[in-house]
Amino acid sequence: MKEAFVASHNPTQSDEATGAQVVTRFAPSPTGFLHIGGARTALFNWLFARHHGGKFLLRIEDTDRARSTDAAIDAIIDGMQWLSLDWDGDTVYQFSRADRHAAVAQELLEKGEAYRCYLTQDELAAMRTEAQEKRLPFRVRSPWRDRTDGDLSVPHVIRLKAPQDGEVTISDKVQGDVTVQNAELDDFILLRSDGTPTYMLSVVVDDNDMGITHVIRGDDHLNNAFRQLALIRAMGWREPTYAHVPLIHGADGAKLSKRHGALGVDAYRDELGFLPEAVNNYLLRLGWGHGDAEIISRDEAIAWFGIDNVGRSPSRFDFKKLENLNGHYIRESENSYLADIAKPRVEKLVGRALSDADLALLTAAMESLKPRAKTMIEVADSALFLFETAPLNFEEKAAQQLRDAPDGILAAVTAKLRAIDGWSAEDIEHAVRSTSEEAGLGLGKLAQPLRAALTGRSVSPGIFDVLALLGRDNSLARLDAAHNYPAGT
RNA sequence: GGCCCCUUCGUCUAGCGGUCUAGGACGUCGCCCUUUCACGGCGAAAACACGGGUUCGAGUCCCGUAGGGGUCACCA
Repeated sequence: MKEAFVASHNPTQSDEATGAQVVTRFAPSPTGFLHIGGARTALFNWLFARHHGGKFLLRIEDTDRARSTDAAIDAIIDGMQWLSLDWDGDTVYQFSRADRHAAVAQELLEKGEAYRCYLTQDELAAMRTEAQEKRLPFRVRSPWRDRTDGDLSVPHVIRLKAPQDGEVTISDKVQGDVTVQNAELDDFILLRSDGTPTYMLSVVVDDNDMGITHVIRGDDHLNNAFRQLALIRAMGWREPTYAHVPLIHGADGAKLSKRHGALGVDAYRDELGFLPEAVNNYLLRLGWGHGDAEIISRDEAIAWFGIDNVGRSPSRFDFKKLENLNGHYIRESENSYLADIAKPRVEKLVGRALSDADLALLTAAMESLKPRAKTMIEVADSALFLFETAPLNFEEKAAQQLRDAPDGILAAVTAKLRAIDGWSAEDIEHAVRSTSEEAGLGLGKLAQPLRAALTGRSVSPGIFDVLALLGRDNSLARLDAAHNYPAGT
């Protein structure tokens, strides 16, 4: 791989960008789905940019060719879109900028800020073991730092000649001033022996070239920031403002990662039935607060968000709270919006495509279904009774309620219902109530078996709503079919 | 292990020296509403990790201890 020559101009956003324009970015590596921690990082960056009227960019860090996949890129973009986190300009693919990265390494070499290091893997391994034996922290101290007599035809890497004395302080917007001794850092690799840039080089170059003013990311990157700063200074570039946000932990307190319980946002949507509004709201409140505000709209979030209010300690993911928020947003949502989301799952469970009439029914049913669900999974499941055909498959509890029904009560209510001319809510309610009254029973004694007969379940929306939704013919058909049920068992 | 960071109810948080007998939310537990389940309403239990300072006064500032987390690749 040839060493590309240095681009003659520093493409940093120039002079006029020195102004107040805020530019943030989300820079995921496409080695898996968009997990919940990444989603929050994206949200914070997006919110910060929108709050300041700046730009929010998306950069795919695909320099690890072996692990990056197109499927992961799609999943990330899909997740961002689902959460309505739109980015400005084109998506930047880091790998496509490899030449530029290499050029910067070359420039550093020429400026004497970097050097060619011929240390082999074996030598490195030996140094590592020696450090371990002496119980000293391992730092690469390359003998090539001040040598220039290497054989260019031999494979070698390019390392940054990082400062060895003194200390660096980063004034992090979340963590405060954090100081590290330069002796703790070593000469990290800029260019691998195959000529490809490392992450450490790529981020710095891209952040600079993209004019990133604020780097908001997980605090697992805090240590990297010091190394990156050394590189930025070696190039004489403008230093971004850093904000390292504490990570999200699982319920057990350990870091939530791809190998530890983290799910992709697509799973929150498809398998767990969460609404994007709820996920956004929940994520926003994880590590950030604004007084007593819990339910926060997007506009409010933009107006209120600031890094100042981001906490410094890691937070645990709590599904119960997410569910509560989700229930809230389900209740607040339009019926048609909910029906559209529930439709695929309903079709899958019912085993057939929903017709336009079916969808209209599903939509109408949302009014009474949505107050009782915490997830869209529950919404879809609770809607299934609408699309089943008599004779129903009765749940055990429903079957029992049918058996326990007072003698003749179902036949009585069926007769009354059948006698109704139209199918108005008033008539339905009257038919049912009068039946129970005439039988000298509480409404509950009739409502439960009626519910069982109509839905096959012991739990459903209010019985009058069920009757109305099912319609006259369907309701009567189910009742007729249910009359025989107890005897049949 | 070295380095770095963190520590208010079970959980997310408010609190930015006195208004804290510490507030809100989720969860939990009662009660009410009620045709089931939810929704909703009312109420309860529940926290400043520990030890030293500084100060007239500390949840709020400083230092230790303990606990937790992160990071130490030719991964990102």
